[in-house]
Amino acid sequence: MNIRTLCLGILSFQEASGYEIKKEIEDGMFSHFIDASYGSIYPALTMLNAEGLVTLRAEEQTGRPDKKVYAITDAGHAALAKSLAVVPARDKYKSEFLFEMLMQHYLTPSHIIVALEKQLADQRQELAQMNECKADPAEGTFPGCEFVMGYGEAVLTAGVSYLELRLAELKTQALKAAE
Amino acid sequence: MNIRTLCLGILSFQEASGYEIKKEIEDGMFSHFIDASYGSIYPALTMLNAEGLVTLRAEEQTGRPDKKVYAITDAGHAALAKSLAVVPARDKYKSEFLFEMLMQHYLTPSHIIVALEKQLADQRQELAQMNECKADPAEGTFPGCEFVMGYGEAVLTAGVSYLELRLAELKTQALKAAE
DNA sequence: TGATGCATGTAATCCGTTACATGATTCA
DNA sequence: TGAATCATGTAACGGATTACATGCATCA
Repeated sequence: MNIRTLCLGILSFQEASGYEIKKEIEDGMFSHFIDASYGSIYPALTMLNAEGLVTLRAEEQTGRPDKKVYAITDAGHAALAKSLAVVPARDKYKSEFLFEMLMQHYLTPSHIIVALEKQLADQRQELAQMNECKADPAEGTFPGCEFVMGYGEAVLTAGVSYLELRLAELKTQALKAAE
Repeated sequence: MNIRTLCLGILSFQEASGYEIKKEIEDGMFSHFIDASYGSIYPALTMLNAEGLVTLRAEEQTGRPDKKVYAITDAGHAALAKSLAVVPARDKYKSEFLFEMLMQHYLTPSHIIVALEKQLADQRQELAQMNECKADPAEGTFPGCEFVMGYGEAVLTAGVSYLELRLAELKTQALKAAE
């Protein structure tokens, strides 16, 4: 799935500018399983408009460039539905953290503890962000949101528990070794 | 983290050919959090050799190209340790499945059920593969392996449970709707 | 006999990120 | 006054994938 489809998907919820789409990808529902930068969003939107899959309305603003608000068209809905019809690619997960953990034979115990703590903090932050989304009434209205948040919560919570357990073990060992 | 570092990491466990490295990335421990194709592995190995971070020994074979077995050097160990010293990037997770689930307003209930079943099958397969790794005595000797497998097991199991629950709900609803 | 595994490599291409370019507003 | 937010866009670059190229061995 490419950025064009992603933009179309976001616009299927609500019309938005490129800037707002980026925010949704960074802080909203989509942030948990997708990435995209301005460098890919703006060109995608331009393309989508040229192909008639979205329309464009310029909102005048003082002291800022016009806000270009995009909205999905019927052709856009059809294109999105078509993209959704193909069998989705498998999930892709990349983790430098796990790579580092596999390479324990290169690391000191204290380095490992720091890495674990960082990972734990990251996961907790992601969980917190997910709960923020939950609190946002705009998200709550779509049935897919509830599913995605439930999934994320289940997986992240399990990860956090495991990390906490392992971290506690390591700290105990470190204490014993220091004696 | 790039493919060069990944190759170095794999070679820190055991000498191997490009082909074997690919297999490790596909089926072994690394498969759960990294991807790489021949198109990136072979050039990486050539570079690494040119830089003196690995050595190369050609094993003659009948009916096949020579097997080029790479082994990490002292300089390679040092380079790897250096790569490991920098703070690792955050985990990256891309999921077309979750995107599709968010787009439920475009899908029929039966399509959603199929997507869920596919995801469930994928996750179960990954769990099974992890347990295969566990059974492999070669993997068991390194402490990092145990950690990584434990993490994967925890996270995947949580995901599977959630998917099972949601799938059951949907199937019940589908039955009721059919009445 | 046809698929799968073993074995190495290159070139074209894709898709996206990073960095650059610009500039007003608002909040601490 | 300095950082963050709002707002849009382009160009260079990077990093990897896909497809291509080759060919024997083994197993069903």
